[in-house]
Amino acid sequence: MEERKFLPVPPIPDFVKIEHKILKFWQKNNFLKKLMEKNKGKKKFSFLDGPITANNPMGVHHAWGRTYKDVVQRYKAQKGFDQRFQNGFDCQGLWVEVEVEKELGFKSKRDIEKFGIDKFVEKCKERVLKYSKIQTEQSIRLGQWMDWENSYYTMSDENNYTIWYFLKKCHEHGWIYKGEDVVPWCPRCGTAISQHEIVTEGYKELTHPGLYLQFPLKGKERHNLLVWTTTPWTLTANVACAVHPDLVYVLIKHNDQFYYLLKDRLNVIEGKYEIVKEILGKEMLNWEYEGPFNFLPVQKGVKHIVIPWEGVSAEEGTGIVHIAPGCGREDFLLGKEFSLKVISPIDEEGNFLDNYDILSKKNTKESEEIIFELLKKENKLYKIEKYVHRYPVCWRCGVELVFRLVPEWYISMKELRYKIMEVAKQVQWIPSFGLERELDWLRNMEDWLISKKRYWGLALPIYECECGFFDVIGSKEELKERAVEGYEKFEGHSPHRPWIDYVKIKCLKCGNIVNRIPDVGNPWLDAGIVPFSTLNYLKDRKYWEEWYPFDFAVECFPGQFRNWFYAILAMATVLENSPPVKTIFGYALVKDEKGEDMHKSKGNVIWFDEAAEKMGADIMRWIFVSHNPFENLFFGYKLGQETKRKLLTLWNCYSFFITYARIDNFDPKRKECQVALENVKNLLDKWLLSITNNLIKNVDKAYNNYEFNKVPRLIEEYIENLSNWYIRRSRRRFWKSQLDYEKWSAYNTLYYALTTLIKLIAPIMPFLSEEMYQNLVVRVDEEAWRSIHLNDFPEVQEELIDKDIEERMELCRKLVFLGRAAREKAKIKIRQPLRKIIFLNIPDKEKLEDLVSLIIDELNIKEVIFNEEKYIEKNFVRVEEDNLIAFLDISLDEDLLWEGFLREFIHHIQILRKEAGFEITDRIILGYKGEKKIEEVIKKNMEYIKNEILAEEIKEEILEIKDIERKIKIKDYEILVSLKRK
RNA sequence: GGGCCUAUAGCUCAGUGGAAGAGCGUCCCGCUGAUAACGGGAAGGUCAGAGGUUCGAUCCCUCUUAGGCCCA
Repeated sequence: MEERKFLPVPPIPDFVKIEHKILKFWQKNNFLKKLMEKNKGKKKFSFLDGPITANNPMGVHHAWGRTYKDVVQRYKAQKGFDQRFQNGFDCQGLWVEVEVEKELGFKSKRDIEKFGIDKFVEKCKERVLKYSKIQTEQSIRLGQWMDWENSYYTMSDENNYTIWYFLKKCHEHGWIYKGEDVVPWCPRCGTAISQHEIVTEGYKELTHPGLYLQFPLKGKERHNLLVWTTTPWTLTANVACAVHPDLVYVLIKHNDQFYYLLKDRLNVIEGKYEIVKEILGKEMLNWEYEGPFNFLPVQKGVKHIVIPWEGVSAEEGTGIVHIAPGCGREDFLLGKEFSLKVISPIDEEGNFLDNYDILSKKNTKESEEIIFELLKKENKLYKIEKYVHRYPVCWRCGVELVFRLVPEWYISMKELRYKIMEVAKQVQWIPSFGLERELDWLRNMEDWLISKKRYWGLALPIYECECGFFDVIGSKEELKERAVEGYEKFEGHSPHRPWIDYVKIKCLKCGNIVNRIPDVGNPWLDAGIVPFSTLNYLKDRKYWEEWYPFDFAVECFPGQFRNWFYAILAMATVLENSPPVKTIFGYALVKDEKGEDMHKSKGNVIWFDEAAEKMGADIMRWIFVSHNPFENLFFGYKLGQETKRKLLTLWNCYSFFITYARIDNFDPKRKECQVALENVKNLLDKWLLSITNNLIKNVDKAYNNYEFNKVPRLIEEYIENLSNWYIRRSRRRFWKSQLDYEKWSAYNTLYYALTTLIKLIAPIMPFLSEEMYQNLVVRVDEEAWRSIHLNDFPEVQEELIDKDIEERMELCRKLVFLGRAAREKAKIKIRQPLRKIIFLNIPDKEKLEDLVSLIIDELNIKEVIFNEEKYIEKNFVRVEEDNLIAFLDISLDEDLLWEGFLREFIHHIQILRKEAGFEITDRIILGYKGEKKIEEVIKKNMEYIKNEILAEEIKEEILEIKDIERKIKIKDYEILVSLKRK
């Protein structure tokens, strides 16, 4: 009889400590492997992990996404699905290079080349390995279960060669081309920045000089164009000025000169002026003017003219726009249209080329002052203002971008765009507006710029011959076959620079020896190919077919439409013309508690490690899952506190159960303790069984529909019911001494409820649920799975669902609510018993008959009467809600008052027991001294009191030997009491 | 300028074509064998504004305003 199987439970759990204990436990037992074995060969659930950039420790926003990833896979495992549990790391690209450059203190590409590309690339690899390891550790700390040894890395040979295969396919369709375009260029990184990279992080509010220039018109004495620009350095490449053909311009006389500008922009003129005439833009076309910096060799022979452009804005500047086809996207297009000369003044570091007089070698920023001086000298500067606007910057290093004419490699979107759109439509987007956004992006996107003039990345397998012919190599084998020199120097290395560059092939057209182009690939190629590369698409097509398309992917929404989502859709469209994943789930951004961006400089960043140790991973996960994924999450410790308190209620229920189960030696495996759930008679038990099974049903549905944030709500509501109604109203059954059917019924029911509940919670809170499972289940059942996470999802037992009892209980609770309101109104506390309460307008009062005892106990009332007005007298308090009316009899007589006194007395003794530190089961001796009347009452109720306070003896004197003594005051009576533990 | 989203209590957010909800905060009260907890009650909302559809709109439609994200 002395075997108490459940371990005692601390009243307040230390979540973080529990988590560390559980982490060790998991680590020792390698449960994921067992889970994978258990479900092997069953129906498959194919999860696609979007690779995390292995470049820094992960932040709380990563933890949000990883929580979803873990929840889905854990839930699907409970449902018996065979899964791969593969995690992925994004490894290649400029972001890693930038960090390594920082580590090494490099300032430019020249530093890298001096250092050695091979050593630099090795450093990049090292960094990726270092941070992928750190991120793995962090993810484990978050509670994520993944097959970590099997993580994929986008720098792997497999990944790179599968991209080659993809590019070859594109080439076969004729979609790959080399384009000359003016592209956004980072002078620090020395590379073009693709459209994908500029759009979000790529703009900053910056102040630039707003230059107003006066360009003299040829053949018209003292007549000038008033021209506006914010990029002084591009004036060296000016070849034209654009006007809007349909807008009204004016000629004004001002400062002894004449100026043309847009009528709507006259406010830029400083001082007095008079309007000479109005003129349409189109009347100004082909006028010739004297451009700036005529003395530069590149400007020799340039005929500067006025051209039309509908893009000219009437909102800013002068309505006459400076055009430099070598320095701007729009300018370049106009230059093509009007056959203008293209002048490219700067090199890849943003410095002026050699033949630019005193500007040579100066960078665009430091040249500004010189340019102002030169303009003044030429008398072409009208005025300079400060101009604030959003200007593109390098999304990785923050340097202002310039626009440069460069040859880059592209994948044409002309045909592909529409194919991708068709594929995107076949994906289920959650939320559904995701499709609209993706389509919007696809409609508007330009050709995919895939080249980057950098070092660490996919080696683009493009071989361009001087004769103009180019080839795309589709595999390592093909390269080996085509190689005419250098292959032996490459062999044994990963297909990265510099080793890959040793290999040379022969031009199929002219027979010349051809080098690989030196560019590396856009990193979204790396991440986009994973639906193929990670499933061994090239080497084991059957395996790929088994797992493709993926069922589910989840990533952060903003940004991924043009990045990862776009890339996987584009690549799957080219390779298979099919959606790579059936469902794409997106979530929003993490902000701080006030809704502001987390920034290192602001000091409001919450690091993952710190959050995990301070509030606990389970709490974080509960916060993440509870939140509406489509709206930004304001994350902070206050939220953590709130969440913790909610979950404490669950712990209290658990702790309550354990406390009494230990006292009564309840063992769910022992025959005499068992009560078949379908035979349970007690109405509270039946009710709990019913709502528990409804919970299983609803939670299952929510998980299955990927409506994750519904789950915590359902569970919190359930815990509220469990704690605040079931346990509160069942307490006496657990307290009483007899071990009868009623008691075992309660134990079995509560045990079922708790063991079910923790399984439903397990995907979200893997630690806490495991902790409870170990005690509740593993302690008593040798045959049970050793970890909660190996269990199946609970089955709904339809026969335990009883809508009728749920409805009746709800009515019952409503009446209790009314009763309490009436007591509140009369200011009579619950401990004071009252004679009766009358409820009116009760439909089907028969249905409440067996629930009356609950109302009596909860309200501490002697009698409950339904629908009989005749008993109502004065001294009744009336309360009404929802057409239900309660009349509470508040008249008190001697008997009631003394009964109330007794309860008060017992209550005080209980507090003393607690204060003295007695165990719940300790027997005591009570001694007391009070007035005659008190003595009488106590003597009369001796047995009742003894039973309530577990006293073996009650003496009318103060004990000589005692554990605690106190003077207590009840109403007007003072009583001296002393307690002694037996 | 265009696309998408959001607007409900002081704060954070649920919710529904049929008499407005939760948590936190505030103020009262209670409980005390789950107790460094817990329970009950109250105050607090023209459900952003204006139109429309409907017997009935916070919900559906249109417009406006404000905010967020994306694109130009």
